[in-house]
Amino acid sequence: MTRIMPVVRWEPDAAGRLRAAAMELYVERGFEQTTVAEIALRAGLTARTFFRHFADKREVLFGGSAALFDEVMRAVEQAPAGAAPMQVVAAALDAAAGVLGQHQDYSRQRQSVINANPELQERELIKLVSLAAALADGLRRRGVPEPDASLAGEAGVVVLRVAFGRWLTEPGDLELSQAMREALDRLAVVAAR
Amino acid sequence: MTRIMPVVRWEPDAAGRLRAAAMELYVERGFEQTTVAEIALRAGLTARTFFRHFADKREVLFGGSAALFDEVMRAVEQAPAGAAPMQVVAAALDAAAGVLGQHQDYSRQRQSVINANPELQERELIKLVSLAAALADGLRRRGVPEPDASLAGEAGVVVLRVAFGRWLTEPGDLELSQAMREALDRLAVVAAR
DNA sequence: CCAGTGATGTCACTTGATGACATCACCGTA
DNA sequence: TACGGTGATGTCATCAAGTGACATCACTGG
Repeated sequence: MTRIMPVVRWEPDAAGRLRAAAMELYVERGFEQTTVAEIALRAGLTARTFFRHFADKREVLFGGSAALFDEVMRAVEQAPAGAAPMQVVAAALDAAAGVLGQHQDYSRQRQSVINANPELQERELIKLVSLAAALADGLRRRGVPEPDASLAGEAGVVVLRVAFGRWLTEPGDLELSQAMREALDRLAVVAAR
Repeated sequence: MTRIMPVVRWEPDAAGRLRAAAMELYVERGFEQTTVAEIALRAGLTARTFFRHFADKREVLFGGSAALFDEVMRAVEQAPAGAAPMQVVAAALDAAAGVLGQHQDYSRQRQSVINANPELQERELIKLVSLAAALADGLRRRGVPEPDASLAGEAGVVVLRVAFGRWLTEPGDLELSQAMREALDRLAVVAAR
């Protein structure tokens, strides 16, 4: 619709406007109470167009996950040749901390939206499980046998979850990478029985 | 509708008929290709009634999870007083194996439906994460401090996932509880770095 | 025999999601 | 300049998930 956008046909890109509008509404009134039509309206677009940019209403909140994924996998590939599985995982977690560790405020806001809605938690979990699978795959490619590769991959994501949760809730001066390292060490102790 | 059920008004219960009909259709033509209306039709009921028994189309496949939950939590409570966190988790996993270890055929069928559909995987994951949280909670009630309780709970579910997967795919003579124990031992080794 | 209760059906509606097709801006090129 | 192609968007139609409101019928206890 040309009439909707008066003169400057190109503000930011459509996906960006949709994402921003969606975040605003999710925070203002909650995820379920927000309609795709409303998001599109606020972005000056149409519901139909929303679905051309996002597979579904939830996906808006998970756009950044590809970057995390890439960083983690790169770290796995570049880890020193002789490293033990959990050493590789530690390197991957460090890379993850680098990606996630910025924007604590945004992370908190986003997480509070997610925590308030089971549907969104489901989506988040599937992303993390994919990450675990990818991690395990990377380890297998490095020659780590099963079930060690799977266990290490899953364990890595466990550490990520626990450390990230602590980082989000704890008063600000904790470094995410530090939290990761501590959780990793702690897991070694606990798992030993 | 009285006319639908000719004479014998009470065959099995409605929930059971709906569940059976849904499973059949999910297997026959896949989850997404199955409509709630079709499920209800096959069960001799209405779509509206389907939603009186199941929160959504997916929930049909996850009805048994409460039993698993209960068994696991009971095992946690009944573990010997001085047991280390992972000893408690081991006991819980043994209880879980007791519940899941029967009906390998049904489990396989159910899992293949789930594996074929991301939506269903999400639902399964959220159940498992709830289990991890409950496990952690049980440990905390036993006096295990954070982050050990969370880590042990999550680690327990990791072991469950890995062992269950192996049990489902491997030729039949492997005991689930055996697979659990092996995965648990292996995790201890891997996590030690 | 009747009132109450619970399970179900019917109807109407909102919302998410998708396919088909039309439209418009923009870009390169004859 | 005029033209044709391409990509992003709008419009329309439609299906399926889910929910609320209300009616109906069987069963049960008094």
